[in-house]
Amino acid sequence: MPTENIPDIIISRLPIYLRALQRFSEKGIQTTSSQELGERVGISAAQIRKDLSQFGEFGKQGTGYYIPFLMDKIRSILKVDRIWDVAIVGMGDVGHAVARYPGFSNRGFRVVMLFDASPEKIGQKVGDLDIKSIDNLVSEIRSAGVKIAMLSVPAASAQDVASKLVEGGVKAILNYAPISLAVPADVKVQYIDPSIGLQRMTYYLD
Amino acid sequence: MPTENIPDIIISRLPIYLRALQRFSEKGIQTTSSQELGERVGISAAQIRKDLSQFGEFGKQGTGYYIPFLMDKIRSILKVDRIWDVAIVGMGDVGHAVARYPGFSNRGFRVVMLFDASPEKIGQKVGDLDIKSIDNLVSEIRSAGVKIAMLSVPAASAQDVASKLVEGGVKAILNYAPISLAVPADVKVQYIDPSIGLQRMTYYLD
DNA sequence: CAATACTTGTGCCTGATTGCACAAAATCTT
DNA sequence: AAGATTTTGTGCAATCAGGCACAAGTATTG
Repeated sequence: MPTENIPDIIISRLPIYLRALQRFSEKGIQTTSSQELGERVGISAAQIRKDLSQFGEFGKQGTGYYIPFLMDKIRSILKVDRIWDVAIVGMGDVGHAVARYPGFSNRGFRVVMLFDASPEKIGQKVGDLDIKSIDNLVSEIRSAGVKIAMLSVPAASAQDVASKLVEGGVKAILNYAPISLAVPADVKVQYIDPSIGLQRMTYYLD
Repeated sequence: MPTENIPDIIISRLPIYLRALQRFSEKGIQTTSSQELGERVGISAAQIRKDLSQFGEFGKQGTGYYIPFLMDKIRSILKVDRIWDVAIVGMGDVGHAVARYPGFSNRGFRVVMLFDASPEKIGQKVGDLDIKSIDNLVSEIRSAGVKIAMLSVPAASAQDVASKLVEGGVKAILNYAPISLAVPADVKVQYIDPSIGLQRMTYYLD
């Protein structure tokens, strides 16, 4: 890739484009334009063209973008042209729902390990995975080479577990716990907190 | 509030500050500084001071911010100094996990209605709420005055349900379905898609 | 009580991000 | 086949956001 130093805000939009393209594709649509895609995802056409042009020339004047080709390109940029192994830590309601979520497999991810701290959960099956003890977290993820984890433990233990994940070599954490995590600069964190999402909207309500 | 036209990006940070303050408060900490809060949430101190200064002068030189006071102010700005009724539509795994999530009640929200389309789920209880038929969605939410909904139906029906929510008077949607929604300009949408979160990080992995 | 340390709110500057508009290329229409 | 239409990629301008640094106010220390 001819990438120098792409702003994070551009990277953060690419998965949205990819998701929309995937839906176009499932409907049998072969081709789209920045205009059409923009209307679909609520982003200006110029923005989309400029974002994509950071990585190459993927479109054709007069025609637009050939969807399978563009999807390949974006997948390659985002490195989801492969399957990433993911561990889930914390098998409460949220962990269970995430473990059974069917939307990972066609987007580049595979859940391969489940962990929990409570003894009565250890050994239980969720799907076809056993829940393992969090005591062995560091060594298990290290030897399995897992680089991505989803964190669905209570807020009180989230920082401790996050530090263990980092110790085990994890470089990307999707954090469902309602707390900001402190991690080294080379570790990425994305936050999922429904209350934050709701509070970002109430400001605009009457 | 002396608010003119505050950028959305500032609004979007306030819930993060509030969440951190809530944790300080639970630990019995009465006072903090922009410096300390910034380190906690990973945002520069200057940024925090500038954000807060948009709404008034909440701090005191030499001392910092008195946490209960600042929390009240932010809650008031975000309009979570009250309890908002929320409906959940789609009672699959995700809907169930969200319905049972304990983190809403102390952050300004109360789940009051559950809906699903499948006949065998209708009438089932989750917590102390009955699952209602989605057929009555519009009239039920309208008569209950619900303004906020969480959408956890499959992507294929998400747009249809979202339009129904809008028809019923909903002005804020927390969308768990992996699809961009088209809604009128006065309706806010926040997206929760774990695959998007993961794909925003893989770019930075080796 | 004077000197020191801490911390806010903000003016200014710099850099980042977005939108506009157009040449160039491809396609479509008559 | 000529003109009209569509659409990209990009240079430029304008807006937006973030960081620096400091005066002023408050607290602490000796």
